[in-house]
Formats: sequence, C-alpha cells, structure tokens
Amino acid sequence: MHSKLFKHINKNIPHYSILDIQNIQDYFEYKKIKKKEFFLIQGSVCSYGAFVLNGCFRNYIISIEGKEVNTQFSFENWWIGDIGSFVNRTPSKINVQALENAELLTISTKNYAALMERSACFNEYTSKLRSSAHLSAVLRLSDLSENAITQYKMMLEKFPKIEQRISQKHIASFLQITPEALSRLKKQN
Amino acid sequence: MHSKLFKHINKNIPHYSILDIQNIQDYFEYKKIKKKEFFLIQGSVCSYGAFVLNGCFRNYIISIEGKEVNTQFSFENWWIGDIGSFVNRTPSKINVQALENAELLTISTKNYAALMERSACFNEYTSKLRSSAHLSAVLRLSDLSENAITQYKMMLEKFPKIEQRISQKHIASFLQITPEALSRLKKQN
DNA sequence: GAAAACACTTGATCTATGTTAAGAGTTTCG
DNA sequence: CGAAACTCTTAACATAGATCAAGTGTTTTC
Repeated sequence: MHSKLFKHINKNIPHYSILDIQNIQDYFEYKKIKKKEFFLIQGSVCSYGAFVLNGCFRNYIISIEGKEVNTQFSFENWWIGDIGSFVNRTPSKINVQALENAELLTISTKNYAALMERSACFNEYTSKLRSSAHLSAVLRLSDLSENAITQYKMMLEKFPKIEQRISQKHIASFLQITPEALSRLKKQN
Repeated sequence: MHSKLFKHINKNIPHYSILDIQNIQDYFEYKKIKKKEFFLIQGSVCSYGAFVLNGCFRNYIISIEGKEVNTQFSFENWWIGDIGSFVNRTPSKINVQALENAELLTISTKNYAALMERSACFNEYTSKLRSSAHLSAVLRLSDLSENAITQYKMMLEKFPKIEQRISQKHIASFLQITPEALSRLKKQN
C-alpha cells in the first residue's frame, strides 16, 4: 500500500491493526492530473474520491453574482471530491481544480461501496474525515466574521507555507477580499 | 414511531420499506427543552443527537475576537448536535441553544452505535444527512461573499417565515452584520 | 404591576474594503 | 524567442457597513 495513505489511515484510527488496513490498497487506482485541470466540475456527478499524494487543489463555488469563491485548499494527505455527489450520484455544486501537477489515489463509487461494506476500519476512517471536513467548513463560517487582517494572520498560522504554493489571487478569493485589498494588507503588517 | 421522524426517514431514503424503518423508534427518547436552554455547550462532549419535533435552535461559535456568530438555525424535522464530537467523544467547538420551547427525539451514543450496526437503512439515512449538512455549510461560505442585501433576500427566499421566529439580532449575526445594519437594510428594500 | 432588561430604529460619523486605472514584472505558449 | 496573457502593486476615489449614541417600544422578572 502506498505509505502516505497507509500512514494517514493509521494516524486517524490508530486502534486498528496494520492487517486491517493492509488490503485497502487494492481498491484504489493511481492517477496523475495536471495543473489547471479539473478533478470535479459543478453540475457533474463526482465519480471518484481521491487521496492527494502530492500537489494541491482548490475547491470553489460560483456565487449568485458569478464570482468564483474559493472555499478550501487541499494539499498532500487530504481527500478531494464531493462526498454527497459521490455517494448519492447527484450533480455536484462545487468545482475542484488542480493548482499544481498532482498525483492521486482514486477510488470509484463501486469500490468505495464495496470497501464500506467489507471494512469496518475504512468505515470509521471515512466517518472521521467527514466530521473533520464538516467542522472545518463550520469553523470557517465564524472565521469569515473577522476582518481581513485577522483572518489573514490566522490563515498563516494554520498554513505557514501557503504563500509559497497558492497565488495571491486565490488566497484573496479564499479570504473573500479583492487581490488589491490583500496586497495592501500585506504591506501594512 | 413518531410520525415526523418516520416521514423524514422515509422521505430521505424512499427505497427502503416501511418495515425497515419501523423499529428504529425504540432507540430514541422523547425530551423537552426550554427556550434559552443549551442542548450543547462548546468544550463539552455531545452525548446526544436529536431530531427536532418542534421549536427552533441556533448553532453558534465564539469567534477569536469573542463575538457570538450564528452559523445555523434548526427547525422542525432537522437534526441538532455535533456529529464529530458525538461519534469521537471529543469536546465540541459549537454551541446549540433553544430559541423556543422545543420537543426532541434524542438518541444516545450507545444507541446510535447499535442502530448503525444493525440498520443499513439508518446508516444510509444518517449518511445523507451528513452530506447535506456539510454541503449547506460549504454553500454558506460562498453566500457570505455576497453583500448583505443579496444575502438577506436569499435567506428570505429559503426561509420565508424566518422573521416570525428568529429575532433580528440573531438574523443579523447569521448574516454577519450588526443589528443596526440589518434594520437599515430592511427599510430600504 | 412596576422596574429592569432587552429589542429595534434612526442619525452622525468613521473606516475597511471595493472599484477603476495604470504600470512593472513574470509566466505561458505558439 | 517574442507576444500575449497573467500577476502583483500602488493610487485616488467611492461606498457598504461599523460604531457610538440616544430614544421608543416590548418583554421579562420579582
């Protein structure tokens, strides 16, 4: 099994033995995706979940007024996709785009369902990931009530290296300010 | 089984027969909670999930700068609690407070685990609810990028009767503006 | 049933961020 | 390799919403 995924599962559910995790690998497929390509486009059904081996992605939503709003960045050792769309086979409302050339371990709906049925360990692992993703989104809702400077500092504390990997334009969209405002804000502080 | 919960399950997973749903009721307990009381306080572990029979609740988070930020309102036929805290027995980061006297069907961690193990139907039902709750939070992230008037109109479209049940102060907190700003905004439009 | 606490409105003023525009530097691509 | 397309910065000006303050009406509480 690819050691990154193995370690990630083990870290999240340490009470399972290595043997339980072992054969999970067979359900995944290795794939590459190039910078700027889309992993998921709104309106389409999410047919794969994917674990990010390296590279990074942005999730974004087109707002009512037509703006692209970045809601999340995903780096190594995180999952991308839209679990609701994936499981229920409904059109997704989010876009997931690679911001760097990336390597993924993907899993199809079919293999996911099979794993969920056979592996208590995978069940628990995905349940944790879902809680954690949901909580992140909810906590971001309250972060957005802070002014831009506070939010910017909080983001840097959480991801100290983010500016080396994500363009200012995309960080600004995440903070829900204009690139101009971010530029000014960085100069001041 | 209380018909409201029954109907809600049936509506979400119509492909299961009535018999599958029938005995789910035994795992729940009826409870009342009064206006202003807390269902969940941040820092404590969420020991019950609950289906709202009637009444309403607000979820809120204390922001870094000490403001209460409402992240969600929950009415009849919705679930309250913090699934991450509930399942992993970790301290919650959110507060859930009743805004009206309310009636609930609660389920303990133990009964939840038992139901999850025995009922494929309950499994699928809760999976759907989780997707839906997560998606709502993510979509709200992009809504917050709109100006206050647009957001206010969107909210009224989604919950036309919200102003009869939720005070302006709490709606303002949800929209992440001050009560004064909301008051002005309503006069204009 | 009166006092206290709270909810909402309105006005004046202030400030953070948006908008528009222009220029310099960097990356992409045929 | 060079043109075109981006990215970031800076400045001037505009504006949505915050803050502070005061007044009225409503609800809660003892």
